[in-house]
Amino acid sequence: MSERKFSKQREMIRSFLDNNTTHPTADDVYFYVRQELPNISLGTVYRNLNQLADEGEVRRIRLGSSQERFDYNVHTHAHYVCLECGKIFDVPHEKIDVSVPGTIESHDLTVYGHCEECSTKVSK
Amino acid sequence: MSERKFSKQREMIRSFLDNNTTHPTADDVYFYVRQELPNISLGTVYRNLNQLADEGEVRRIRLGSSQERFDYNVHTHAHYVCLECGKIFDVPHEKIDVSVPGTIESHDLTVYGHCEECSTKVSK
DNA sequence: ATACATGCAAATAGTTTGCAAGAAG
DNA sequence: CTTCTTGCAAACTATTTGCATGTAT
Repeated sequence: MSERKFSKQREMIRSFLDNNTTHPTADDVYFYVRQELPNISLGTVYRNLNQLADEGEVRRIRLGSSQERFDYNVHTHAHYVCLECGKIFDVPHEKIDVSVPGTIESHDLTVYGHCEECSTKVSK
Repeated sequence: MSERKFSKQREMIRSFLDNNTTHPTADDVYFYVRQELPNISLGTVYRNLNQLADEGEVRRIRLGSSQERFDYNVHTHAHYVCLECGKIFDVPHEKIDVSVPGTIESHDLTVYGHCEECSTKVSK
């Protein structure tokens, strides 16, 4: 059961995520898609984002804040968050080397620091 | 300004966290402390946890769910979360090796999988 | 026709905050 | 006394859900 049907709402959401590397929040998606589909509701955005995440088409990430963000890049990668400007960068990383009491299915790595732009700008 | 004053509420919270490796949520703390101080309010628990976290005495962690958890172990370590039983393990790990576009202040690493107990239990 | 998807509004979960009263220094 | 802390309740933020209607197949 649960055959997927086409909807222009979902298409717009997907295409926004696809052309976007900013790790948007549900609200970001909502405000963008509203430009094209002014009647879309936040509930619909959430429903679709959750659906896409459950199917593995987008990755749900949480970078310390209380809001979730969505990332169309599902390849293994870490996130680098600038503590000053809040910008989020995708960074590749080597294989993680931890010994855990069980199997490893996935992992999340977030690194915090001051990005180059902010460091040079602020250097007193 | 902002001289800290003693309060039994804060002491109880601190001692619960100190004797505990379960990475409790604010609610966990609340229910525990209520056994001793039945009139404590959730707001007080949150205020104290945030205070302790801001001072670096506890570490605020977010393990995929929407709830924050608090960890009295502020040494560098990763978390291993069992996808079946939800148990959380502290795991030590080697130096993280990522190249990021800026300085590194801290990082969070969470690994997901099936813990030994669950893997053996479920092996059909 | 049938089932999935939508918009809207109300509901829920987690956390924060204003305020008057209480305790610490 | 003065300042910090508390309990309580209301407020707020992010997300989910029920329901009647709309749309894809």
